[in-house]
Amino acid sequence: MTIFLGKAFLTASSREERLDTTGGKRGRITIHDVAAAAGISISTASKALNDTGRMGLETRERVKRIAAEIGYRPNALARGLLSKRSFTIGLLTNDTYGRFTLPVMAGISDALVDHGVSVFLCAIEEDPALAQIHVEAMLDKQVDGIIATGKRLDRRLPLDLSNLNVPVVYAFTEGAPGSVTFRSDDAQGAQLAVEWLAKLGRKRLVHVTGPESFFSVRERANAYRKVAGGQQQVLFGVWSESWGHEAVAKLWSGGERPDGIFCGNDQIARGVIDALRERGVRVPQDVSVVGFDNWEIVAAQTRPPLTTVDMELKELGRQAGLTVLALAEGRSVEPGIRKLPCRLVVRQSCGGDTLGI
Amino acid sequence: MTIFLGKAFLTASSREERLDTTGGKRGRITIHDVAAAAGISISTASKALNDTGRMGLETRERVKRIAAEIGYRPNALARGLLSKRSFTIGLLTNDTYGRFTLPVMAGISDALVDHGVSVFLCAIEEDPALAQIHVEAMLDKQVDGIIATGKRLDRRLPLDLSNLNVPVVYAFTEGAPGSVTFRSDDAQGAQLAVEWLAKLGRKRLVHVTGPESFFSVRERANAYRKVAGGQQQVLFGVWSESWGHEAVAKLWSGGERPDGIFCGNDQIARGVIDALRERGVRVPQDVSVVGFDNWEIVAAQTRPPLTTVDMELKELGRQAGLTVLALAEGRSVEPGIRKLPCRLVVRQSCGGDTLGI
DNA sequence: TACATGTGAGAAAACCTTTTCCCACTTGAC
DNA sequence: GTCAAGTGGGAAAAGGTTTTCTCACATGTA
Repeated sequence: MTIFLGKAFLTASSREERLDTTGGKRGRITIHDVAAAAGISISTASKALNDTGRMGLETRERVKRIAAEIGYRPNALARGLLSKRSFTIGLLTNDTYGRFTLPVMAGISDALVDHGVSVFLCAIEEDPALAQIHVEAMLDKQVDGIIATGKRLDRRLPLDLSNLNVPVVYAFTEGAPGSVTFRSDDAQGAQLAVEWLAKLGRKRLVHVTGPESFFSVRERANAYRKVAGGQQQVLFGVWSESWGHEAVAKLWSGGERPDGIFCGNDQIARGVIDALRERGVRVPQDVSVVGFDNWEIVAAQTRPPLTTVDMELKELGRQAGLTVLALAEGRSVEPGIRKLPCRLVVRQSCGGDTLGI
Repeated sequence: MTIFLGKAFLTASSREERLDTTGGKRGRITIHDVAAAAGISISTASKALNDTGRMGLETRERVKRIAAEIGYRPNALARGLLSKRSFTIGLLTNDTYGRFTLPVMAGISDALVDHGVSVFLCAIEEDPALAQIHVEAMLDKQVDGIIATGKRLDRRLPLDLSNLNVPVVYAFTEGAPGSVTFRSDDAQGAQLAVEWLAKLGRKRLVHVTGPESFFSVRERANAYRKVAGGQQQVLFGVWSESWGHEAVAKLWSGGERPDGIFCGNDQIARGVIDALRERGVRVPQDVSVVGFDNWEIVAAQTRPPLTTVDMELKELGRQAGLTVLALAEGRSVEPGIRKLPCRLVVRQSCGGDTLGI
């Protein structure tokens, strides 16, 4: 088989003149080569390979076999020029750190690789000019669609994507009106956490979370209040370990001490757990702690490992990918905000981890 | 200006028939539209826009102005078909977590965006079949080159890239023989760390690091031994905080206690610092600690914030990007391994942070 | 025998650019 | 008045693929 791949074969083909002009770059095998090798026209070759048109079954099979033998792969650029589909999408993100983008990207890629779609990743910080350049580069390359993702549900990317002539889907960032937006169901996630604490018999709960200016913080806090009952306490702060420490200091300095702490993210939870340990408070025997995010690098390294809420970002990416694909193919999609359920990941910071959920 | 963008303009253009066939998707503005609007041929339009050919300066300017007015952008697919350049490269990685890939990606993108190059990101876990699919998809899309990156200097990606007919550059992963490979200079990084400890007057040093099976671990350890002097101690372990704890327990259980600890990565350093604090050993007053990686999320959250070695991955990405571009343009590049220098990031875990380096 | 129908396959247009040639015209020199 | 040289611009091919149309031939029917 491999013998056909050599120069000898190509030179013998009908396109021998091409080899002379391509210079250094080894000329790729085109459908002309397939046609020549099979002794048919390129139209017939094309139809054989794409299972279209009319022809003898035997011819079709033979062409396919020969194409495989000589290692023919269609040129996506040429195909895209005609079909108006590039099998390419763009992923735009302002999440430099990749905390959210990477799982989303993995999901998109996972969903689309089977459809032959590749993904341009563009990290655009907060720079509108840079964003503009990247978007234009993607449009020039005829992307079939764009997925915009960010690090915050209630902020937009620093540019307007609403008037592009390609479909745009938003994931984990605020979308334009009338668009499709995927996000995690933070209220349901909070509910999972609180119900788990309740199930373990915790009665005196506190919610230690990030800045109230974040939409998801408010949403989680509201859900927490609703599920836990009115008398429960919420402490707003910042997204850092040190705020976790501080919050524990505050809580243990007076008033009734909690036996269950629901934290707004894993870093806060880690600060809380470290502070509790330093005070000699045992986790999970004396106090149960739940985090939010399931950021492995934090959650798995806390002592004890952290029970936390996973936002299923990969699944979110998968759905966003399938949706943008559907739109690119002209299938219509109901606009609106889709909230995807979170999942509780049980480790050891609450106890109950031997219950088998 | 915007008035020209409407359907009215396009319909009036010489290509009005196209609108009927494109159906839902709004037809893009092509060079035909520019030519029609300027009352010239498409060849002239092309030459005007690309500053090639011969024509009156006034004509050239007018064409450019009109093109800008109606918002013409050349179709990169069509251009690529002819020029054999797609202005697209692929980034292949097996670093699911993105710890190393994201900074490298940022550097590549940063270096290439000015050249109009976009980057396909393909995360291929350790799955050779998946890797193969991704590479073929990229080749079909005529990428101008591929950058392979990983999470470990001494491991290859699970597929062979050496016989592709596009240039391949390796970054932070082991490359094929005869290829160009970029990596950090771990020995020099270790030297920076040790010299800093020495400069601060630390005499009794220990190196607490990861598994000896890692090439970079051995390289750092060797450099450490060479710079610190022969009598110094090296503890090999794993890449985790708990190993940092364990190491401190070992060191403080007998023998001479160190006053300077150089850790193999930031997570170990964090474990070390936490363990020291728990023992009442003051950092940096009693012991100086240096990390490796400058992983912000870890280094900035330790108490005190961690002085650590940064591998300059972004710069590494930048150079890899420029190199693959050079190869794609046919410029020849000296093969071999290029070691890029590391940089010491001074925070507070060693003291000396007020020295202003 | 004449005609409709069906079958296999090829020619050519189309997608959008760039580039190579070539043509028509002007200018200047002899 | 003829010729050479220079100038502005257009026609057409090329790049690789898909799709539409057309053609030649074989088969079946009246």
